[in-house]
Amino acid sequence: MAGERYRPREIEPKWQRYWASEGVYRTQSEADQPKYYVLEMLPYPSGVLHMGHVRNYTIGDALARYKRMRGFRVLHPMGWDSFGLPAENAAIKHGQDPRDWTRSNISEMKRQLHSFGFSYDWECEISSCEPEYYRWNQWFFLRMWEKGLAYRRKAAVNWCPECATVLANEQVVDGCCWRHEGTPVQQQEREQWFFKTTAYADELLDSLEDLQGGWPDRVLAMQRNWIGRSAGTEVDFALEGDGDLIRVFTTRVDTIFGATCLILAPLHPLVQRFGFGDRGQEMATAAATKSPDDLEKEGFFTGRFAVNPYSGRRVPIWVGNFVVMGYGTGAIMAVPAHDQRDFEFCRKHGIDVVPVIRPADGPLAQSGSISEAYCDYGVVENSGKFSGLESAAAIDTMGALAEAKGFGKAAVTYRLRDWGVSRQRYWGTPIPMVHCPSCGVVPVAERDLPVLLPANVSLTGTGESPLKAVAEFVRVNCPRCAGPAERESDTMDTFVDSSWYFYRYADARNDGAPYAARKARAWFPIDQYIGGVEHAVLHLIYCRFFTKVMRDLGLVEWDEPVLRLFTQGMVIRDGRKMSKNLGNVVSPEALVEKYGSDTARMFSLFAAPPDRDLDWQDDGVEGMWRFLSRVHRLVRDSLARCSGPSGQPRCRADRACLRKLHQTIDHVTADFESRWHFNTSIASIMELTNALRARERALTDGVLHECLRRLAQLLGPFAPHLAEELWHVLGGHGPLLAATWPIADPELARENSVQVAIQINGKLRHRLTVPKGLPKRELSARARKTERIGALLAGKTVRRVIEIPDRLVNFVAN
RNA sequence: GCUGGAGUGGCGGAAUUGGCAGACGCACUGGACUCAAAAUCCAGCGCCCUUUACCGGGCAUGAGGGUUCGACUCCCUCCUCCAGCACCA
Repeated sequence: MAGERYRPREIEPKWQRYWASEGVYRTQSEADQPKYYVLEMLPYPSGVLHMGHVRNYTIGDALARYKRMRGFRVLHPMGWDSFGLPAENAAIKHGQDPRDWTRSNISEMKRQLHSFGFSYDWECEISSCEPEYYRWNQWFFLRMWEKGLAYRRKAAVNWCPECATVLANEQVVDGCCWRHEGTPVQQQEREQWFFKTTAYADELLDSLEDLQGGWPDRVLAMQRNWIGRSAGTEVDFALEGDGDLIRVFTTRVDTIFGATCLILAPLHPLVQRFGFGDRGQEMATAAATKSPDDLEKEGFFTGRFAVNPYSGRRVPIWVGNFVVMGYGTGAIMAVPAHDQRDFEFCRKHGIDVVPVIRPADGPLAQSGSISEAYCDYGVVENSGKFSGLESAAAIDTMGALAEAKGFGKAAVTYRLRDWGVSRQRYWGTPIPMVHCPSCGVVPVAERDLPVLLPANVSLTGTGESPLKAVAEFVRVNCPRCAGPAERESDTMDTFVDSSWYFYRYADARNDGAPYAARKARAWFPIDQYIGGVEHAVLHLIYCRFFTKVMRDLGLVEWDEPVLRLFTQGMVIRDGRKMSKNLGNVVSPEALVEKYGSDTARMFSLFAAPPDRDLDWQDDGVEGMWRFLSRVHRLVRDSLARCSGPSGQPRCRADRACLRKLHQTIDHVTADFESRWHFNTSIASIMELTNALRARERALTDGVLHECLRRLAQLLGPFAPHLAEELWHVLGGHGPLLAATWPIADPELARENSVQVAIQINGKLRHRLTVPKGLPKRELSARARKTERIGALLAGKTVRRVIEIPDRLVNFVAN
């Protein structure tokens, strides 16, 4: 290497080949070592690696490498979330087969990942669009069907009348079709498949507590919010005229004597029965396309009445656009005096306002003088025998009465709904079900899995799932009666694929089961999961749900798949998220081309702590390139004059550099073990480099050599190619990853003198260099003896002296 | 509206339990090397006052208050920005 410049384009491929030939990334399965499963969220194979990927995988790779060097056996896999809409869109746009498109994207992205030298064990690679993988989606579906956790019911889908096709939620933008701006998406009812996530709502919520500390607070908060547990009361109002009941859900049953009408959601079944179906449809569509802020509270009277079971009061039944069918019972009692939304609605439509709650320390409001609802708890009034109770007590008492009399009960409602997994799409896992005219819905026999996704399917929209038009796919014999039947043509949501993929990594080539229990046990739970916060709810709830279902199916013995979750920040450039649409992307490929992947990795770790947003600056990348070049040059120049690893420390410079070295080892190690502030790890490695560069000529050969070797090791997790190069140049044997991580020696790291701040009344007045550990009295005595402090304290009375050894002295004086 | 997070030089960011604010890097300025440029190396670099210079002083971590010998850090009030959820009954 003597005389050569830092040339990553030569170094990096060289060591990538070396790592491959040495098999250094192979997962050790039987070794007698503690395990560590580090997992990064698997990418969708768009074909292009972006900076967000690079940041994510660089963090994971640094950790995986560090853990290996700490003696763990590490599982660090990678795969492809390869079903999904983009492949289908590409097919429609360019006439390309989704399978070909996806596979070529995968090989392209894999090439890019390789160019970064990430330490993945590619033996574990999975791709969810391959039958070897998705057959197990089908297998899980059947297990869930058997348990009643997969079921079918009617639900609304998004329908674009222009495309004449069903839209995925992500194809709906502001209530309109993504391709036909201005065309409102219609809601159509269809039979669809659901997973019963609500059966686990309580547990999904409760076990969030176990994740506390290991998961970011904001993710826990988002999940809590998403599950949205709300305790209240269900009350049945009797429909006047026939004996039918209208059930409402309320968290404030204590206000029920103030209920002056019922309001139904526009899509409530009764609305149709009362003859207002079309009007309701219209209202629902109008409401769906507007944001809550600028939606006026519209509604109409149905002409019908219902009876309040508590008060016997007869109240009108209205339909209101702010009541949604999907939450609670789709019907509410309106208490305008004590709910702001109800107040606005009732005032607008001339409905009575009846106050029944007064503040604990104030009078009941006069119904005519109310200008906004009083929503706090208080004391119940004008409510028959409940008058005089505190709100909380009234809620309990009134709930108990309802239950005793049979017109209601305490109830818990969730925002979380069952997971709709049906997609009227081609590029997904076929749902393994058959519709038989005589047997009904029948599961495909397990031995007939996988239900293969047919090739060469026409994707031009007919309005149905593209599979519906494939006769040889649809036409089957009923698995039960063998009569002619029809195969289910919906495919599964791709979130199903990613809900259990990490189990498959543990046993990726198993063709008799999703994985062998023994192998999963060897790796689970996942020690560290790393990914973007955009998956805080959907993916990260679904995968928790799956593990709980798998546990109840006897497939795993733990409750949660992920012990620790880390969510990295976004990559920002020019003040905005890096994205193709904004035209502010930096291509990782171009970076590797220009500076090498080590520079890109180092910069992405150095520019910000990993959990915060990263502000991308091209100048900063340049600076990192210069740093790595300096390290390279330092080693090259040192080797030219250093005779080798011999010689004991003997001079001041030796001791200073060894001290810096061990402080750096300590710092970097501590960062890995706790905070993951790799920006400061790298800063400290820079300081070490600066110290070595400044003293290089003064150092004893042995010390210089030792420092450089350790420097290479410290760089290993962050800039693995350069580190490997230096390691070998410095005489290291075998791959750097196989070398043991250095341990800081506290004796060598110890400073023997420190600068102490001398303050007078809290203001810095002097600095004093003293031996480390100098005891308190002596510290202030020395400070007083200095000319400067002596002069400043002359004529003053020192009232108090604060002494913190090795840090500061503060004279409180006047 | 609710929930979570963040406000520190020209910029990205340091400051592990309250103890010298601004580590490290970028940008910038000056110098060395060079015929010249690039690269590299050396030095300086929060703001204001003072000074020929050295020295010295004051002000500064979104704003205001509090606790403390001492606050970027703890407490209270408020402002701004980002993210997620949202007529959720």
